[in-house]
Amino acid sequence: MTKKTYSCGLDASLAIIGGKWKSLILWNLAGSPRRYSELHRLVAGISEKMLIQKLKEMELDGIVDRKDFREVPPRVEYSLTTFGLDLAQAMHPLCAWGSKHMERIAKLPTQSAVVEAKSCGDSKHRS
Amino acid sequence: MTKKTYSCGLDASLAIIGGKWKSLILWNLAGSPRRYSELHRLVAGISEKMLIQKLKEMELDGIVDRKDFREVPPRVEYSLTTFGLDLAQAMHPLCAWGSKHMERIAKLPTQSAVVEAKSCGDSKHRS
DNA sequence: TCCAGTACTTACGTTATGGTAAGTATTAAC
DNA sequence: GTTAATACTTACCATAACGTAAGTACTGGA
Repeated sequence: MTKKTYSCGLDASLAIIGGKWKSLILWNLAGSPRRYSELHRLVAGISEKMLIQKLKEMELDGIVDRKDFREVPPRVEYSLTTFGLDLAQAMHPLCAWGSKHMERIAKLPTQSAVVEAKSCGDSKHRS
Repeated sequence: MTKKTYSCGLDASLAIIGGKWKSLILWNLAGSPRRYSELHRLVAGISEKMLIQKLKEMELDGIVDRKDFREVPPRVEYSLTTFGLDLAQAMHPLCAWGSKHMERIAKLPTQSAVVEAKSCGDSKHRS
């Protein structure tokens, strides 16, 4: 067992939802359960490999639940656990902040991005 | 100019404070301005290179302010801008969530960590 | 027999991020 | 003239994270 140390709660949180994809997956699961292919469409730009990899990690971490309907063609549904839902709620203000300042953020030197908002921060999710 | 797209506010926020160090730096600046060497002590484990690199990026992004007192030996103070403070506040719930579940998080398979909390989530910072 | 649809899996390569260790500049104090 | 203190800077290396492209398994329907 490697030893890791969190110097604060932020550190611990980001250890779980850090990286390029997890927060987006979390967000797209916050509204309702989703199938794998559905998530693949919703999370723009993610590869199948990344999607399944992150979903597995999140399942291991107890923030998403995987339900296999054992049908053919396969049908699998992913949803948030209560732990995951709790996390999603904790992220809400950060999401709102990001939405509020998206234009500004996009123009930042470390970003040089083009804005195209959708799905988050537009009150689709309950607080 | 490269083109980047944020699919939600979370995406945008994490583009700014993602990575291993920025959130910790942000947090240590939230209470009061800090000198470089002070931050180096406060942010456990960070190298000088990383510290200065992240501080520069954060300065460019307008979330920290750098004040050089032009003394010898050098004296430089870093503090949060209002933008940075705003961000810190938006991160508060996430920080609290992390603190609350730190034990559990530390035991997660993707982490295998040893807990050693301090400084964040223990009400040193105003909400 | 071949294709479609779904949920993966695998192999391989690239890029981003972080780490180590040493060096620079300035001036005062010893 | 050497050391100490502070705030960096530089070169180089290691690893983790991410990306691409192709393949697998299963069965129903054309």
